[in-house]
Amino acid sequence: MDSPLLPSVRFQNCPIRTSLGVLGKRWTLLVLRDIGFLKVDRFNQILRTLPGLTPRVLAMRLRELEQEGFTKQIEVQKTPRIVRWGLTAKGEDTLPILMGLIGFGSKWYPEVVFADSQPRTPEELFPKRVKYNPVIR
Amino acid sequence: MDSPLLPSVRFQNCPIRTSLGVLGKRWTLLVLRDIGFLKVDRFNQILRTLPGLTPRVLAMRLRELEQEGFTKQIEVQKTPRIVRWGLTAKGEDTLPILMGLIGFGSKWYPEVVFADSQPRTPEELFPKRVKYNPVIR
DNA sequence: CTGCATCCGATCGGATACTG
DNA sequence: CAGTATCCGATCGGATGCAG
Repeated sequence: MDSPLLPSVRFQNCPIRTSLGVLGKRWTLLVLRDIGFLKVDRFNQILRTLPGLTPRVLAMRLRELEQEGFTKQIEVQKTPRIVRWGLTAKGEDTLPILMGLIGFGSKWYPEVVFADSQPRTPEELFPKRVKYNPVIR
Repeated sequence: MDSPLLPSVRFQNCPIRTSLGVLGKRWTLLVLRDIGFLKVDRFNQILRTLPGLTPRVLAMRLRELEQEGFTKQIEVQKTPRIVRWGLTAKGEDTLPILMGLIGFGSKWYPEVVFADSQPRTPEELFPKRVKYNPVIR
């Protein structure tokens, strides 16, 4: 018989459900991917990297993410108007979750993700540079 | 200037987007939580742990999860009919992602998640038992 | 009882056009 | 370039029904 995996402290509300209240909406994690990983940080750039996403929904998601403290405007300019988006500390903390999704997709959907259809581990995809200089970004 | 974090092998399609095609639907990750962590593995039990989820949507999600190879029926009985659900290896591989969400919620929504409103780390929540017997489940 | 199916109103997301 | 406005279809949530 399997038994539930219980935390040392009781949850008053489920942290998964709580997190998904914000992160669980359609496009939200992909917008964070753009800003956090790809450094695609402007409105129309994000639209271009996410075919199917429309301006209305992107504006909604960016507003929610900013209100919830995941993102912030890091540069604003007018004529021409330019807004760039960046992650807050809270937003950065979603990147391990995104990494989990990268690992999962690379293992279980290799024929979709890779041209050679070979599954790969996170370590293969993002090798640690331990010699001379460990700086990655 | 930040530069994008690139994998050692080019992605033909984004593994995050690919993974979310299945995992990104409403309720899906919470159903996996029930089966994988809580061992709540029967239809009406799952319904009870997830207020707001209706039989119609749960049936849809269970069908999708089974078709996509995340879950399987591990026990079937008739009169009374009983179906129990379990995770496949692929389903088990989503648990680290759920753990990421647990860690995120426990850090950033402590007043929702914990009665004492104190944020906690994954290590505090699931301390490693290193003495005598490291078996957790 | 349990595991669904059906119907329906509400909400959300998508397409397109438009504005500062 | 960064968003809004409007319209419409898809999906969701809620109630109810039903067979095994």
